[in-house]
Amino acid sequence: MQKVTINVVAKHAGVSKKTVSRVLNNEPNVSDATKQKVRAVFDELGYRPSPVARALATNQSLLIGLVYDNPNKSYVSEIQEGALSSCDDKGYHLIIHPTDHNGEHLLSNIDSLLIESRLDGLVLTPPFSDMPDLLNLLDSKETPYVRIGATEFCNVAEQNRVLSVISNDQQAAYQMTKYLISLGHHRIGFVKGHPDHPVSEQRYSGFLTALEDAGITVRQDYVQQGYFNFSSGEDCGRRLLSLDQRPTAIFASNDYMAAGILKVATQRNVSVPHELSVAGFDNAPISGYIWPSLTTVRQPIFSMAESALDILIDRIQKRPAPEKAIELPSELITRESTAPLR
Amino acid sequence: MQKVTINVVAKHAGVSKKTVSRVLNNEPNVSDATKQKVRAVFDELGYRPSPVARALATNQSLLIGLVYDNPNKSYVSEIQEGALSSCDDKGYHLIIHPTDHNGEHLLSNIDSLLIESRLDGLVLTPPFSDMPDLLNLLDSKETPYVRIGATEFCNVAEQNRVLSVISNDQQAAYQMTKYLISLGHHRIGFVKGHPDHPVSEQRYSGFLTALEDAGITVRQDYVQQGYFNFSSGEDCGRRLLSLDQRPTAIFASNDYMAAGILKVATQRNVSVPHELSVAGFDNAPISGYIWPSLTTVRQPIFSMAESALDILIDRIQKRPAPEKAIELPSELITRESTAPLR
DNA sequence: TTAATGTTTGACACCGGTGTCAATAAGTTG
DNA sequence: CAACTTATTGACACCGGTGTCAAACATTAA
Repeated sequence: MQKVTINVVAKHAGVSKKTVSRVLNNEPNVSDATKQKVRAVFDELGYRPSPVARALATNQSLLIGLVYDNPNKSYVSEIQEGALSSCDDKGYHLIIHPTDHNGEHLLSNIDSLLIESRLDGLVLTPPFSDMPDLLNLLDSKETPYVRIGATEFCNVAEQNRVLSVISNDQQAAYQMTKYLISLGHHRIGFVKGHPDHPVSEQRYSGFLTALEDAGITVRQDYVQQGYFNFSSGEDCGRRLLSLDQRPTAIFASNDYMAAGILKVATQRNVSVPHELSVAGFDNAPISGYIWPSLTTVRQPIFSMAESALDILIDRIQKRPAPEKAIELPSELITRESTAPLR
Repeated sequence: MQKVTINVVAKHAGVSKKTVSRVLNNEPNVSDATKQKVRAVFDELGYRPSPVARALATNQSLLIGLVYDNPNKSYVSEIQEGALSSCDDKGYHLIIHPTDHNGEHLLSNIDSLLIESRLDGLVLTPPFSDMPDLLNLLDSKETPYVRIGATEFCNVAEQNRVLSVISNDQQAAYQMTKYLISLGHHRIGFVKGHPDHPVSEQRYSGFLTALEDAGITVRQDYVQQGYFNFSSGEDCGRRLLSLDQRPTAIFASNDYMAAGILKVATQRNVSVPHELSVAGFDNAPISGYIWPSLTTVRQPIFSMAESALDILIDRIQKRPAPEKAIELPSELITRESTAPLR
């Protein structure tokens, strides 16, 4: 049984291979009769065109690379799934590239990646979305790309730089803080995220603004520096709960740190949420698996990835792209760890 | 600046493109002088061969597909990373394919996947590793594949069927149970995993065998049916802790269920590990983020994926493959949730 | 010195599609 | 019915590499 190529189909249908190609791609100017005939042969022979040959001829691989460097498995996983959702719809395939963002040869690595994987485009996630050198490289090679969760818009003079999908962490943190205030809390502690990560500043800023708007002055000893991991949450929790006048609510910049605080509270017999409300950020899986379950913010990660790919594919196919960053709303998820102040 | 193809390099170096190709692939019978000359032009022009053209000419895409259907993000993530680790080393790229294993058109989907993604081979994870129809399909198309965590070896008559990498869950469960017994526990409860999942039976069997070997008779009311998720763990925990004579230790078939049990114990003021030891399985991230932290079993997921890819790539390149399944050992991780019986 | 063998090289077809352009068939208009 | 469009089709080059095979050259054996 020989392989079914376009030549075989052509011979079988008694037409030229170009005509077969036309039918394949739904090009105009093929008579209905011919179309029928060729399609019948497709079915009969079970013909599938070779994507590789197509890629060579059209210079389009239908392959998109996803670059990330994030220890948060569930974040990565949601990004992947969102990305795939769009890819599947549009016939693209996703090649994943976890990459050390501090790597020495980062730029040349990404460079060879583009070539070796013959990618049509690249999806950048934080922190790659905000690396000017990388963006410059991609621009110079005219590689289509899209940025997820970018915080800076770089040189907006260049149109493609704008292509990005974000969620508004500042706003979400603002909402969460307002929510805690609406529960009657005034003495609210805050645990900042890793200083290297741009979202840390955004979340903190949302917190500050909400306090300001409510006319509450920020106590510096209520603000602790965390590092996005469980143990830094424990540390900050210990410090906050050791204060003479301890906060009645603590807002941690992510769920792992919030979980650490919960642990410390449990150890010290501080009852959550009766004596202390705790809120997190990210809606990490853990937030549902600890008790009390965690009030948190769900970011639209899946949708962000999905939109990002829509934009990227539009760009690859030279269709018009949005003028500015697309912003998708986060969602406040209230669970058991927060309660009105008694 | 025109694109640097093999023809350009050939012209520049004053040799035929075939000779360039020879240098590129380190083929023998090229004079040193020529080699130097051509290599110099590579550098000068920054030439990178087109993987697409190569794929067309050699019928090798260097693309490998990873098929999975697993809600456990960290499992998937480890599999991906292990797989990538081998792929990177050998110049392959990984295309991920989360796929509904109950999907109606599963077989035809995988079929088109093979063609559309022009894959050289396929990595199957549970439950795909054990689907005879799928294996038959792949065999019939002579697609190289490797199975991770397969429990059945199907028709060993066919050589490739054997290609699989496993961890011995039965044995690991046996060890864990023996460990609990060594702590002095006799009244040990067990929470089974999802009945559809082959490993459930294996873990249960390991538990049973260990009890048997220790001369302990199994009490049926100590064995509860769970479904691998948190809430089923809570349910089983409630049942076990409501028994007149409750167990002094509970071994849950995975960490999520163990976490559910921990939650119920906390709610009922049953102190873990003083009054109750709890053990899980999988070393899920959550096992370190709850308190007391969970004694569990770490499976060599990363290494399994890594070996699987080594095997697969060997097979793709027609190198000799191992005769039988490769078995990698699991590791007992003791943390705070288990203690000697007082 | 000649024949036999081994090394180095390039011409050319080929992988399986798509793009260009010209040839032919069909349809319209005056 | 001639002249002009428009629709349909195929020949052929091309994408950028690799495989085959024979020619040219160098080396060794007889």
